Amino acid sequence: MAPKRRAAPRKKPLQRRSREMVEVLVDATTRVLLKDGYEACTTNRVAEVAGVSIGSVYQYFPNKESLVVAVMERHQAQLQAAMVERLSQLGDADLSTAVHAMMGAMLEVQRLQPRLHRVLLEQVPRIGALRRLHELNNEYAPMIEAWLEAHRGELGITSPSVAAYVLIGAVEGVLQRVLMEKPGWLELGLLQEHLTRLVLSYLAPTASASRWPSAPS
Amino acid sequence: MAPKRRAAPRKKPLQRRSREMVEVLVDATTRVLLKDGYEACTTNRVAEVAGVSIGSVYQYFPNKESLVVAVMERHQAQLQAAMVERLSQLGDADLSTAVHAMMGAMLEVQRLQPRLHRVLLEQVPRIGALRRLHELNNEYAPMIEAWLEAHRGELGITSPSVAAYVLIGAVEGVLQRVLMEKPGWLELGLLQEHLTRLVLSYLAPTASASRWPSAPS
Amino acid sequence: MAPKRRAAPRKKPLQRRSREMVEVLVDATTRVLLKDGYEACTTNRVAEVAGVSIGSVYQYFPNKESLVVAVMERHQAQLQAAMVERLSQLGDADLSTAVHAMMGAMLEVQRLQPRLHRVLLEQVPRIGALRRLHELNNEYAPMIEAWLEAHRGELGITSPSVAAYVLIGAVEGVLQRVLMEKPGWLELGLLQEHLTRLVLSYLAPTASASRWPSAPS
Amino acid sequence: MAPKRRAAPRKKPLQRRSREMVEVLVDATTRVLLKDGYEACTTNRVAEVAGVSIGSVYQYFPNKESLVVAVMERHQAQLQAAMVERLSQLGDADLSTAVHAMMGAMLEVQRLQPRLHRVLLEQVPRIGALRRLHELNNEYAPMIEAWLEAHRGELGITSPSVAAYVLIGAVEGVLQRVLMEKPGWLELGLLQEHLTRLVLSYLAPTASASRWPSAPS
DNA sequence: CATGAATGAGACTTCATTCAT
DNA sequence: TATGAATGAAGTCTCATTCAT
Repeated sequence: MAPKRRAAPRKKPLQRRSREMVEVLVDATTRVLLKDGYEACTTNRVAEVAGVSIGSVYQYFPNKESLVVAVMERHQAQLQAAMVERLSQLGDADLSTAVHAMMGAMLEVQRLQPRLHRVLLEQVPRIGALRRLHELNNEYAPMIEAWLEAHRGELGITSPSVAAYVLIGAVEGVLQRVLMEKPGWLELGLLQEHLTRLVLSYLAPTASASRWPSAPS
Repeated sequence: MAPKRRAAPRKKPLQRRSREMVEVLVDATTRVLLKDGYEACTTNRVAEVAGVSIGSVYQYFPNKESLVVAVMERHQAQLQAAMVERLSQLGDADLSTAVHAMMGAMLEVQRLQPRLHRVLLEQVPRIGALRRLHELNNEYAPMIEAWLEAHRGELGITSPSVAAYVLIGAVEGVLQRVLMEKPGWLELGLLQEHLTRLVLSYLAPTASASRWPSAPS
Repeated sequence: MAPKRRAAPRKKPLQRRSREMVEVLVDATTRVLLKDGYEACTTNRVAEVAGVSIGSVYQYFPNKESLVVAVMERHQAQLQAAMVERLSQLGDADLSTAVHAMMGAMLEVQRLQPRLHRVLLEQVPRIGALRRLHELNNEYAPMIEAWLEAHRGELGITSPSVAAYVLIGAVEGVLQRVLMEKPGWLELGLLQEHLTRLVLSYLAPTASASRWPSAPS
Repeated sequence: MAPKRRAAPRKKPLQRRSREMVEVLVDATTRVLLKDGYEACTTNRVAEVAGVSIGSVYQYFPNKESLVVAVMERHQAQLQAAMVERLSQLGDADLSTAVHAMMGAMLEVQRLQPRLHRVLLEQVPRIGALRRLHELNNEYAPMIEAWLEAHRGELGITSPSVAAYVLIGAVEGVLQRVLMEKPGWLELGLLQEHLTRLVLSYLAPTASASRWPSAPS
């Protein structure tokens, strides 16, 4: 720990070779994170795993944190893309079908790289770096909000933005808990059913009441 | 960061003086955590802030992590106690009133030491010991479960344990999000209303439908 | 003295600069050992004396002990080389001349770096690595053994290997004692005479009896 | 490592209780030395094993080193006593018988507490503390010297003091080597035979020549 | 005298970062 | 631009020793 931190990103990877280098480094960081955890994820180790000199790392990343941030951003972008794709296939299904599909999408997405997701959530000190995970989560928000707005008629809600906010928190909370403690449940239809009920009841108790006279099995 | 960790437990604080020392150290750790964050929370700094020699720290805590764990445990115990107290005052209110009261309790509890709570959630790497925060959360579970069991008749659920699991995750998720991004909302009745709706609709869509013909404002 | 030992070897000094660094560090360790003793021979002190940063020390040596071991190995190698050279000049002198010459060689060798030799013998806890001094001593054994084997005819011994073992122990014992308590004697011919008698009598009492009708002065 | 060293012995154990305390502490130190080695032999550990408070240790011993020195002195005294007893039984045997008996005595003595002897030799940094082992060795010297003086007539030596010096060094050297590397040999008559030859040949080549026309088996 | 909590200098070691080549 | 040797601040933890009780 010799010099002070620099926040400024060092260089834009414009050249193709540069882009490749960045890719290689983010890969290596991911690998180390998965294999050895955050504590053991030192810049020298990343360089070694990447098969690159430590100097080159600093050519493209201003500091250690930025490496992890890059991993997070790439991961998040993948989730984002997957979500967008799935949601766009929704078409104009009826409310309960749509919600059910969305929950399915979130579960599926959650299964994309569960171990990485978990390491990021669990081990990475949230300071700076990980606050982003939440911020990035917010990128779902407008999509959800828009959808709620569009279906306002069928829903018993007044503020789509608050509803979106609450729902995202709720679903993420459940998913996080499951990911940490019962990863196996991610595979089960049961969870999808429960999440659907959670969301649907919140949005339209009446519709929900008709779907589950009592409750999901 | 030189030597490896020792698991060896230290003296148990039996004497009065010892207990005081432990208290002082946990206080100091809390203070440092709040003022400087987890990264800057070094054993030397804690000792300094506690006005105690570094040796005394290691007399009672085997390593840095255990200090933070102690802070977490104390914090958690406080929340726990506050929750128990509030829930025990519930009596036999009707369903929607009861849920509303519970959400109020959770919000209130969340306000006990919001900054500490936030630091613990945000910054402390969950590695090993710190997974505890979630484990400790599980201590709510039996209480909630029991309550659901007792009110089964009025509820449209089949498995109180799954319902409890989902609800705890959902509510914690919302609260966490709010705490991180909109701490101000903790003060608002609006949030309580929304959480109540979230929970109540999930548990008994019909009851919810009658309470909110449309939605909370 | 904080963390536990790591066995992990460090970089092998392949580059020229590296080799120089290692050299510098071993020199510095020797210097500190001589000037301040083993207790005061801390890694920081070595780095300081070497005019090098502490980090560089750990680039090449995994821990404090390995520094001292390196000093010992270098020292031992020097003695070894000196002995080999001297013994090879022995030619086919007669028995008593040969033994006399050998003892001279050992004394000479002992005088190469008597202060270092003494510090190593006296202060370095033999723990683990430092048992090596004795092990390395064993490297003389085969040479002595071979010589005894070659001269078996003139000698009154049956087992060259046992004889070699005993003689090495005996001569080392005397030399050590002298080095510790009467370093001045190393310069005297008297000692050489006595050692010669010790060895020669053991090997061939008759020859000895003719050489010393009574005893060395 | 807070205060500086004091060399002054703290108090003479005049009272019986005091003497017992000292005994208990030396015992404990010995036990720790044997069980855990010198590195792990901390003052606190000694106190614990002795079942005594650390404060009490410092009531009787000015510092850590003095504890180890006490162990060494007691051990040495035991060896000494054993040697004196055995040598006094020598009567006026003839030369070669006497030497043979002496060697037997030394071997026997060496077997009294070989593990302790070895730990003291191997692990204890010789600084200050262990130089004593050699000094104490010197206590044999006068006895040996006197004996040589008494038998001067039969011996081919001129200086009993030098001869004693050399012989003690030689025999100690062999014994040390054996103790370290081949402890099993201590039990064998072979070693006694070789040592006898070593000493006897040195003292009186002629006598030796008649005893071993060739060599010990 | 005994106790043992407290002390604190200082040991060893790591690792983010720089910079000469 | 790539390299990787070098840096050194800073961290964790130990343990001989003291001193208030």
